[in-house]
Amino acid sequence: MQNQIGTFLERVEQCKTLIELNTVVAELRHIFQVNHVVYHSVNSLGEPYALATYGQEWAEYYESEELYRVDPVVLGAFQRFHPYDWKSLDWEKKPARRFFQEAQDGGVGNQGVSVPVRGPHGEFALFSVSHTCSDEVWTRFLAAHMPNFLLIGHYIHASIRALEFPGVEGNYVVLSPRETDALRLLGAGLNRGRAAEQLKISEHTLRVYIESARSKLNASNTTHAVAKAMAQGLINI
Amino acid sequence: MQNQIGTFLERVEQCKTLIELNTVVAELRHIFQVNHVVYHSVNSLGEPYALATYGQEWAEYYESEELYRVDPVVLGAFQRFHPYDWKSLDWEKKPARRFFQEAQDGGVGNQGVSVPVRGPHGEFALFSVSHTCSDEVWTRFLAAHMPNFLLIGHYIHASIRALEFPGVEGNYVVLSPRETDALRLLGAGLNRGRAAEQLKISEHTLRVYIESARSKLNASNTTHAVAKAMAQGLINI
DNA sequence: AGTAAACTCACTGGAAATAGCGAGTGCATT
DNA sequence: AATGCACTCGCTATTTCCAGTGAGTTTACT
Repeated sequence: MQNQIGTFLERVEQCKTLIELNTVVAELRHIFQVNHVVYHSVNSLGEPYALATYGQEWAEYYESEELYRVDPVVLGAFQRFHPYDWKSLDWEKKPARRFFQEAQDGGVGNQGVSVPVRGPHGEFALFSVSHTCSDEVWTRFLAAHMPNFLLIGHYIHASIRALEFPGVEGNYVVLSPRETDALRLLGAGLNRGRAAEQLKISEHTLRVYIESARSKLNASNTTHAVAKAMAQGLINI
Repeated sequence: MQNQIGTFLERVEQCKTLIELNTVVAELRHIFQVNHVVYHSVNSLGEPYALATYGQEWAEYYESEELYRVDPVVLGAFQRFHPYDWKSLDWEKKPARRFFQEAQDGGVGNQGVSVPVRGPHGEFALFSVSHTCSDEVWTRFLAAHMPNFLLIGHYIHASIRALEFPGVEGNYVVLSPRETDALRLLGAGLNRGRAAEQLKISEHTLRVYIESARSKLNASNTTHAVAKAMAQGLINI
C-alpha cells in the first residue's frame, strides 16, 4: 500500500495537464476503495478549480445553491490544520442537517475526511475523501491513512500550482523593508500616527511607504494593500 | 527507516509539554544523521516559539541582529509551498552572502532544507534540517526524505498548537454572513460605496456590518479588522 | 563612476472612516 | 412563546486617510 502511494505521488508530480491530473486523482477511489475523492479551492484567489469524482448533478446543485456557505466541511476547514473527520464537525444547525441529507442523496456518502491545504499566496484548498460505511470501519481507515491524505493533498496542490503558473519561482511583488514594516503595523491595527512613531519616522514618510506599497501591489487603498500583502505572504500579523 | 519515522510522529503527537517536544524533536538529528533540526515560527502571531538544536551563541546572535530580515531561508519561505533546498534560494545579494558565511561559522552547515507550515490562524512556521556534506550526498538525502519532512513539520506544528491552546476546537470569533461579505469586499479593494452596491444594501447598513465585525474582532479600524479576519481564516481574498 | 532604488521629509483638498445615537423586521434555537 | 441574533435603514460631528506632486540623501548594484 505504501509503495502504491509513493508511486501515486510521483505520478501526480509528473502530470502535464489538469485533465491528466484529474484522471490520476480519480484513481484514488480504487486505491483506497472509497466512494469519492475531491480536491477543490476554497477561496477566490486565481482561478477556482476542482477535481472531483462526484456526479455532475450534485456538483451543479452545490454550486448553484452556494452550499459552501452552509457546508460544515468547508466552514470547518478555515479553523483547522490537521486532517479532520467529518464527524468532528458541527452538524446540529438546521441548514447543516438539511445539507447532510442532501449530500447523502447526492451519493457523497455518510463518512468523510478532509485535509486543509494552505499555499503561499493565500490559496486555500481542500482534499477530501468520502465513503459509505460504519463508524468502526471508518475509524480504522482513518488511523491507517491520515498521513497519506496529508501528503496527497499537498502534492496535488503543488502540481496544480505548477501547472497554473509554469516556471514561476520568484516573488511577484517585492516590498522594501520599510514598506513591509508600514503594512505590517497598519495590519496590526495601528493608525498612521502610531505606526510612524513606532518606526521612528514622520507620518509624512510613512505615507510615502504606504503609497509605494499600494502602487506595487496594485491595490486601491490601504486596506486592500494590507489584504493583498497578507494573501501573498509578504506580511504576517 | 519509515517505521522509525512513524514512531516518531506518534511520539510527537503524544508530547505533553514543549520541553518534552523539544527533546523528541532533537532526536531527529540522530534519526537523519544531520547537524541540526529547527522548528520555529516565522511571524508574530501568538507567542513566538522555536525548537532548535543550534548553539546558543548563534541563536542569540541571529535574534539580536534581526537576521531573519536578510536570511534567504526565511524570506524564501513566504513564497514557497513545498519543501525547498536552501541551494534553490537567492544567495547572490551582499547581505545574503555575508549571512551564509556567518551561518557556516555558527555551525549550521553548508546544506539545508526547509518546510513551510501554514496554520489556520495565520501561523506560519518553518521546519528545517541542515547538514554539512557534498551536493551529491545531499541530493540523494533529499530525494529520500522530502515527504517525511513534510509530515514531520506538520506534526510538530499540530503538537505545538495543541499544547498552546489545549481544548480549543471551535471558532474564536464568528462573523455573520453579511459581516463576512463586508470584510471580504473591503479586503478585495472595494470602497464602502461599491461594496454596499455589490451586496445590494445601503452604505449605512454596510457600515453597521463593518462596525459589528470590528467590534467582534476587537479591531481598531477597518484595515485591522480585515487583517485579523484574514489571519483567522474568516475571509479569503 | 553612474544609475537605480530605498529612505527621508513636506503640503493640500477631497474622500473615507470612526463613534455615537435610534428603530423596526424576521428567523431560529431554546 | 420568547429570547437572541441577524438584517435593514437613518443621522451627524470629528478624525483620519487618500492621492497627487516634489525633492534631497544614502545605499547598493553594475
